[in-house]
Amino acid sequence: MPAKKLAAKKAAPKKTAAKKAPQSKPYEQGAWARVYTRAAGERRYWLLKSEADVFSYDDLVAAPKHTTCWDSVRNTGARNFLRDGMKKGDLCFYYHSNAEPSAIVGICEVVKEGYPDDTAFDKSHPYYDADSVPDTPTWFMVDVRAVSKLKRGVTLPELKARIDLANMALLKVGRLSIVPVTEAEWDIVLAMSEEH
DNA sequence: GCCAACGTTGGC
DNA sequence: GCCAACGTTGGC
Repeated sequence: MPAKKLAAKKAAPKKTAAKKAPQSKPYEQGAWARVYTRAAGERRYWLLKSEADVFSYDDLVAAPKHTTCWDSVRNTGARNFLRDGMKKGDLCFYYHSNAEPSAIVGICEVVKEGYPDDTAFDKSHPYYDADSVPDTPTWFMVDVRAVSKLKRGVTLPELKARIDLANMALLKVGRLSIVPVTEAEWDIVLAMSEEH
């Protein structure tokens, strides 16, 4: 599913009683612990997935100020990255999923850090979530701005063929719509986009 | 269109 | 708290 801007594919999940919004952070001891700590001023890297026919990199470039809110994420792992991991100035690869071929096509920058995703408060929105209320929001988003399009897209098969990218989160955890990227991985992919 | 991976839900 | 059923992502 697109991390974002889903037109109206499915009905909002029906919830009954109001549960407390989960705000615990067990992941800080988990596999992703490293992405939540950083040295002062350190820049971190991420990868955002979007289906090209839902919201492509060109759509981002065409948006006002080349900026959009990355809304509609409804997965707790991705939410944790949005709420607690991503900081202003971090850079993100823009990945077109479900494409032929799927590929990393551009770079964007976090320009606003995690804040409540108000699509979850909107009863008419396909991703409305009754459990998420303004006082204790469950879901978060960031704002990202287009930085540059890669000279050429770097496709999923190319990424998978690289031994030095074998541990890339994109390749190891398929379904997460937002994944961390290490600095080494970032540099490798950028170099690949410069080839040919 | 199929299905692997995996998160969420709900019965017990 | 276990776990089966179900839903979603996204590659193939």
